[in-house]
Amino acid sequence: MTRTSHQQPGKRHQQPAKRATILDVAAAAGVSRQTVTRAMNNMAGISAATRERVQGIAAELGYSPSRFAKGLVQGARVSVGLAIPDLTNPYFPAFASSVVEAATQRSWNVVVDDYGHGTATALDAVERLAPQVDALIGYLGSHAAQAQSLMGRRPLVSLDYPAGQAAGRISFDYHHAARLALDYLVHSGRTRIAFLDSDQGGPAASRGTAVAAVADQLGITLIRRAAGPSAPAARAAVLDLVTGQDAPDALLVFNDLMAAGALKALQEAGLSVPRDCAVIGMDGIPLGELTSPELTTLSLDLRSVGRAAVGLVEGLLSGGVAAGTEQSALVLRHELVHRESA
Amino acid sequence: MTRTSHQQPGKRHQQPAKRATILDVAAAAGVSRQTVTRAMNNMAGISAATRERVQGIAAELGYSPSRFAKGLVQGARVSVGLAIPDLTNPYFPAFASSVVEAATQRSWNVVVDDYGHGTATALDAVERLAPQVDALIGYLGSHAAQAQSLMGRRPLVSLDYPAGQAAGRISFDYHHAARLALDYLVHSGRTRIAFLDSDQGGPAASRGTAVAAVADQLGITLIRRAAGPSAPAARAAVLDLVTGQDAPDALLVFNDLMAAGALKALQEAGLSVPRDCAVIGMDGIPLGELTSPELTTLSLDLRSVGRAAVGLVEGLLSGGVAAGTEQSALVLRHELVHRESA
DNA sequence: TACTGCATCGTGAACGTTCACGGAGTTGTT
DNA sequence: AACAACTCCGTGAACGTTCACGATGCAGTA
Repeated sequence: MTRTSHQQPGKRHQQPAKRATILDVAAAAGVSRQTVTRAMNNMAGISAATRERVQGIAAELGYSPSRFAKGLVQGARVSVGLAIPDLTNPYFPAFASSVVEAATQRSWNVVVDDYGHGTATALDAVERLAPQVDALIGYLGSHAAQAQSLMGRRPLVSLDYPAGQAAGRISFDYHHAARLALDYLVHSGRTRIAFLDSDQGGPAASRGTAVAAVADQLGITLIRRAAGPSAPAARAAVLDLVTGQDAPDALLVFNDLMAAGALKALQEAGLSVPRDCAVIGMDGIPLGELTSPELTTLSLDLRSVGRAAVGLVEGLLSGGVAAGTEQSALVLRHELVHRESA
Repeated sequence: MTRTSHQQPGKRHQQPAKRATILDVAAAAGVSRQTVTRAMNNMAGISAATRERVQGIAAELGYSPSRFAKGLVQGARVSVGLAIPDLTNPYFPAFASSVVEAATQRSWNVVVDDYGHGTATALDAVERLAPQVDALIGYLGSHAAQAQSLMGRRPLVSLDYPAGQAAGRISFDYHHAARLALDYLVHSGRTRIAFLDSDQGGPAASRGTAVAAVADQLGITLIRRAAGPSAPAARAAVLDLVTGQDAPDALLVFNDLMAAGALKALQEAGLSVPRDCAVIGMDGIPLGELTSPELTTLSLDLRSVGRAAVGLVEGLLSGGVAAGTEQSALVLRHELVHRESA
């Protein structure tokens, strides 16, 4: 009358089928735990005959070892959380892809949480992720500090938000990016330059302020406009902007997705790009090569961003780089990729 | 002289900092394990004073509970693996997003593996994922059977590959899709219809054979062509196709990403879409609204695909639906979304 | 025979947490 | 004074696996 061998009768429809344990396999095979372990993990010290027999019985019982028990005794394999706002914005999968690649190389796991659905915030994602992972990478904006406290001493790499006491930080030199774009536009003879910002405040705001500051330095009176960070929202905003009086002859846009929407709007308004209005996007996602005209953009090497983030986590995890120091705060730069739209 | 309270001196640079355990916190606070548990999990039966004191000490020691020990005793929270070929193809993040959303609603975790890098195959991803998850969802193609054996009795939902003995299967009615597209093209007066296939064989081949079969039924002589499943590859192939003699006046394309490449090629060749050549894509990703002309496509409700996959996993996990039965094999249908390109 | 070596297998302990229970102290009621 | 009820806290046991070590049997060797 063993504990596992029968169900209480007449309970639910069909129980989640209490998983077979190593002891069940051992009993069924008439051997000990350790022998089952040896068989399952292809260890030495077991005859080929019993190995196959045990493996057969294990398969028959549908046994698969508990990752918890295994992790508990062996010391975990690293698993890193990835918190991103919106998988449907092509920027984030492009970034996620590079994180997954870098993580896979180290045989780490990546647990993804997308907090874009409903009214969820970055903090919700971190709360879900924190108990499950050894480290966290994410676009957390102003929640970075609270996120770090949820993670305790475990590494947290916060992107695009230079403030906050995250252990690791990766941010972007928006002054540099803005200078590249505005310099180019001015030298192309553009005089009425507009910046289409995202209306999500927080970390994003740094793009707007950087562009404004550089414009100031260059003596440009910048036309500013904001919209939701999606293509349709950008489309509507730009349509409104260019059909008004004093329409811009150049458009610098918060990100490539919105820039694609802007292209649509300009086309809809009967304007020719880049003749009537130049457009420069930001971030350099592959989408930019598929629009027409193809998108000139401030490009980021996204694969290097993912690599950097994972590398930072590795450094923090091993103690090689200390949290909150200069070593743990990376600043990456955009470069201007010339295509057709400017 | 407790075991955890000091490091062996003069070892590595700075050890991975043997994580503090609940006993360390208990000792430091002068209380028992259970009291620490009560403090950390905000349980009843503890005074506010000690709770805060213990929490403070825990934070100070950088203590965070082991997810393994917790999972072992509490019975795991479900975590499901997601194996996809390529996060940089916009189809997959769109799908992944819906899986993550459906999983989050059930407070499940999603562990993502992208096997597109290097020469990895779906099986590599499954091997990495299998020991870490309770269920698996993925585009596995012909590896579905081996994947199921790696997963043992745990639920496996295989997409877009109707054969194979995966516990759950979601496939698409490509005959229906092909009929929708070809019917429409024929009724629009198109006479030289081409199908641009992916050159990755396997499961994908079913699209090609379905289109060919329906074309046969309709008495159409189909022009067939294949290219790598990326925009640039499609672009090159289409450029070659339309500049040859007997150029098609309609193009049905394996997926939307390739269709976007096809649009580029047609534009490059000086052809007007849809006047000179109609283009119909497949899968209905958001990208289709950003090309110009906007892409007419055989659209799939991607959110419902993710929901279906997660729902299937839930059914299999609870025993509500039996593996390998009709109940566990879903077939979804595309619908034709008319935009500008056809 | 006795001992050594090897191949095969089994047994206690440990990993870090929660659960179920039990004990001590305080307050209130009769 | 006695008992109950409640608050707060601690102790064994259990979760499922691997690790370190010991036990057994058999072949070969002195």
